[in-house]
Amino acid sequence: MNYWMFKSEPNVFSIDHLQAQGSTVWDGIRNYQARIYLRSAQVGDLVFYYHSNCEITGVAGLCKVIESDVVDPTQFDPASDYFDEKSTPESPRWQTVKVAFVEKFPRIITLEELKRDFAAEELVVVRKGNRLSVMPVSEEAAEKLLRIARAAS
DNA sequence: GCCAACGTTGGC
DNA sequence: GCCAACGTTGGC
Repeated sequence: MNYWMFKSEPNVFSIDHLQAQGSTVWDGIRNYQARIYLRSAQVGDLVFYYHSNCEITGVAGLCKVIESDVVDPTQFDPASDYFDEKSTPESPRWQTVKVAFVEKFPRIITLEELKRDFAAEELVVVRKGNRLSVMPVSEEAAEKLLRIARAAS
């Protein structure tokens, strides 16, 4: 099993939205590095849900991959911001995953804490200038994150 | 293939 | 709103 961290702007789609909705297709990712990661994600992988671009940035909870190699439907929709004219249903360019809500942490594990508790090599999200919205998380870092979340009540 | 210009992300 | 950092585009 692998671990990941997905970024989302909570004013667009937060952990509460995911909880209410149960699951969602993680659409709209148009970055090649992120695509490599999304293509390699497998059913059962755990995903840390990171709130970005908001008042309290940090890890808000957990979700899990329930379907892999999902064709991102927004690439075929001319009305979507994520429309890709070079993509065809026969040969889609963008794959993603479907995730389901697992839990919301008692409180956000803030970016400030992450920077304090993790070295840049341990966790991609604390690296300076990092802009990836889909990142791998090592098993060690995942366990450490979960310990911090469990202690945060 | 280089690289300047431009656009976007995202913390603050 | 500012701006650093980075990805993408396009001229050459």
